[in-house]
Amino acid sequence: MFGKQGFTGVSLHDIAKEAGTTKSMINYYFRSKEKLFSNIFRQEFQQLFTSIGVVISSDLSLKEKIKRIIELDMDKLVRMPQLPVFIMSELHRNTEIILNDLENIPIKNLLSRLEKDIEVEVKKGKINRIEPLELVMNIQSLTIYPIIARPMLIHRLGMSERSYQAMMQKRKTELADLIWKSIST
Amino acid sequence: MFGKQGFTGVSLHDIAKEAGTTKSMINYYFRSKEKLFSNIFRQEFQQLFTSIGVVISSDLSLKEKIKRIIELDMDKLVRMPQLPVFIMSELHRNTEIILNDLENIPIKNLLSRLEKDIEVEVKKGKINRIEPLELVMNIQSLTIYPIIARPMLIHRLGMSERSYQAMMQKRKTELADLIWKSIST
DNA sequence: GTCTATAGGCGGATAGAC
DNA sequence: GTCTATCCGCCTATAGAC
Repeated sequence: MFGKQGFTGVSLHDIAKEAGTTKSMINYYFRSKEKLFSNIFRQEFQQLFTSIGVVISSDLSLKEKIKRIIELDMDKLVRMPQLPVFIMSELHRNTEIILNDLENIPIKNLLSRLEKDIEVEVKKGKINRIEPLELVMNIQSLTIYPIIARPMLIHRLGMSERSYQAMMQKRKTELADLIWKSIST
Repeated sequence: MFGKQGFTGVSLHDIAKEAGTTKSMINYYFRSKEKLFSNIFRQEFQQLFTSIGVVISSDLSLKEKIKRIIELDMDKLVRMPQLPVFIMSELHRNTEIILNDLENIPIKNLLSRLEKDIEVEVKKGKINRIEPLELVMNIQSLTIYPIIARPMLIHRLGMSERSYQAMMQKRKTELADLIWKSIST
């Protein structure tokens, strides 16, 4: 519900009804709406960034890693399409508070690991050097955006649910090629 | 304010204070908060998609069009970084109502125009065939995402405002090459 | 057109019986 | 732990004086 309507868009009453309980019970267990929210947010945020960490730390080749990351991300996002918008909009609502509250995901470690992988391929003469951060950003851009834009695709273009799903499946295999081609020598 | 806090996150009182007037005056001129909101939303939404239409309808080459669209989009988004999140999150909040309310931007015409441009380059043997929708989606993905992810880049990676701006400028020129390379034969 | 005052409802949070 | 009742502040919208 937070994902769809945002923090202020949902009332404890709505949540309680959906959960088959009462406002009082929610306050009893979570002490406040804010705390209930940040519990959920933390959980979802970490879930979004965990799988990518595992893949990057593995000893697959760079090309394989790119492919796996895209697959994992898209599978997860197709199942939880409201996740990116939820995270992004709540992140803009009050950045400092929310981000300070999060556990440390070792993003910098992951990026330097990726840098080594890139170096290997550069030495082989297979790809051009690229900043690891840019590579990650490009991957995330291309996977996340179609999920975010889904309402527009379906409503403005009259795309059916079927053809949207088909497009997403096709995209899953094609994105890895696109990314790889874009950095190839 | 709607962009940062969402529809329910902002009160008429806040808006009135910011505008140097009173709640009553806002209600007098706009009749309700909902109507004030949809005025603003419509305006912003159209602004986001207007420039791209002009470029696509022009008689530049496909490569030039891609370059121009990216430049225009990124310049606009750097100036109004809260725009994409605002639009995307409000669109998810209640899709049908909002989108039905919007004027018709002739997206389908633009896509078929783009299809012709693609066909020209394919005949010349310069690029592989690609769905125009996919091309547009890839362009938008790569331009919009770094704007959306800005809070994370700056907070989690300790990126400075300076280096963020520098990255965005560099990206502006590089994205066109990336896109073109990804569809080249 | 612009102001003040207020209606009327919903929000989160708490008190207190059981 | 779970329920009902209730507090109190904030919200949008409107009424009505000027």
